[in-house]
Amino acid sequence: MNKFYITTAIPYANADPHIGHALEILYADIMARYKRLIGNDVYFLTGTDEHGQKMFKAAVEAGKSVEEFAAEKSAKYLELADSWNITNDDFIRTTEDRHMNAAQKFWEESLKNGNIYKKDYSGLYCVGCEAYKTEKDLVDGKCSDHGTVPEIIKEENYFFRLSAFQEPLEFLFEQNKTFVYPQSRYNEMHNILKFGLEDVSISRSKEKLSWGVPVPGDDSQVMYVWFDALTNYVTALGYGSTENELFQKFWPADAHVIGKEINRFHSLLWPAMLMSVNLELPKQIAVHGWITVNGQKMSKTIGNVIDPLKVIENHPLEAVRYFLAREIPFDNDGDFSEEKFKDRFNADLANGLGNLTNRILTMVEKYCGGVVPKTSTEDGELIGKLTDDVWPTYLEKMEEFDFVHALEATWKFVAFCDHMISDRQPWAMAKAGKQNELEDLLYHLCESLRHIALMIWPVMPETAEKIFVQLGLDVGKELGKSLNDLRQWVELTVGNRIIKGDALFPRLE
RNA sequence: CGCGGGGUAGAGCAACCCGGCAGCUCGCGAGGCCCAUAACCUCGAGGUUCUCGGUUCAAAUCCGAGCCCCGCAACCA
Repeated sequence: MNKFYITTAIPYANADPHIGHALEILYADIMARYKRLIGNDVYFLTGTDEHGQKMFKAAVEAGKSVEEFAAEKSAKYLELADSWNITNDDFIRTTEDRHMNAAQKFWEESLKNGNIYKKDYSGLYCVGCEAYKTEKDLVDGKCSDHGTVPEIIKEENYFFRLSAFQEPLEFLFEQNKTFVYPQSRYNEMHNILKFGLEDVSISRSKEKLSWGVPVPGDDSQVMYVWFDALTNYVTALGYGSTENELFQKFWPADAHVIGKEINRFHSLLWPAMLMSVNLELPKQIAVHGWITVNGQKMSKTIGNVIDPLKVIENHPLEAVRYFLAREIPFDNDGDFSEEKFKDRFNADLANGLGNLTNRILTMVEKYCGGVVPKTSTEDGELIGKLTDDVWPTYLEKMEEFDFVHALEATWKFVAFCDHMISDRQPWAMAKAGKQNELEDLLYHLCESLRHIALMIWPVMPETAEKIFVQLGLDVGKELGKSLNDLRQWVELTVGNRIIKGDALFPRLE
């Protein structure tokens, strides 16, 4: 059995989650569920990043201790995962001992290998921003936010020898053209790489900032948040501890799912860090886009930030999951609006899948006494469409995080079934007493419905289960089988009594 | 000239690499059907393919110039 280790980025817990966080964890969840469906042994990690200056500042502003503030915010991300029906196996917080100890091990190992060194760093420090500025950040030599001239400050920091990994990284990019996905993001990183990498400061003096992982063997410094945060992908598996079975089994990661804004850290710095301690590299950095709202970038000032917990209070979770997967392309930005949601809901879920399910099951009730009929002939059209066209496309697109087109392929098949019903007119068969022909068609339609349910399983698990139940199938028993078995035709148990339920997705007006 | 993506019916996209009647989904209009959630099926309306110029029998597609959006570069998913 193939293992598959997938992670999300760990959101910076200085603010509440918004719909973009939900999108990322949803993408990862769909992939995790898909991989389980095709029979992989999946480990799925998410969590929160809780160190650093901004975190400290946010806590002070909220009038709370950092520990308390971090715990509160982190809990919201955990709640997001739970309420969105996310199947993560673990949730790591960078303030946990298991992480901090292991992050220090990672540092020590890198230091031992000669990849961390101490250097005087002097820079333009703005007291107001509590941050270093570059010449480019300044307007007339002054900080654009505070209008003050920054001080030149000299500080001794630890540096990571990123430049030493220039060639190995180039080799990596040459060898693995899909290391960063999609192509446009790969190109961006490859370009940056061509310009050459410089060593990066990876510590801060404790005087300025105490909220971080202490640098091993140096009381005066704490780690720079990114150096600390990135290691979560290995520390959560038990790297550096005696209990490291998960690490042995699942590392390297098969996919780090991240947002486009942190691509550099994951595609350049993180692989270099791993090389510096002689660990294997992740197979792929999968970079997704952003959600815009009514065509606008989400921002606090515009006031259009969408709370993912509110969204699922107002709409069914399954429908929201479907909308995002179907409407927001992984490799690009996509738009969310109530209007688009409603359109998509009515067209695809109510009129499409929901109505098709309903009409097939009603006919089984009416014409076959509520029992799935047996087939006497093979219906080449539906079988052929599924095996030659729909399944291959679906599988190919799912593998590439292209949920938009995987679902599009599935829904084309929904339309195909609708078309077939209109074309064959089973109601006319009933009137004409062509019972064999009628039963044959309905059998194949029930079976088609089962295949559709399988395809939507990663995105709408509860709806898929409902369809299985309505078809009289035992969900637990069916999911014990491999997808290759499940994808066989004539698998649906003939003679099952169907259990027609309420409409899956009542139309929105 | 820092690097890159894009401008195609009301909306969202495809076709561009490798020129050959401009296609899909939603929405809109008309008809059909009656198994179904006013659903489903069929047909139709709607485009100077950002602008200007060039190559060609033929340009959304190739070439040149320009305009406009957007991403990365910089601790926002």
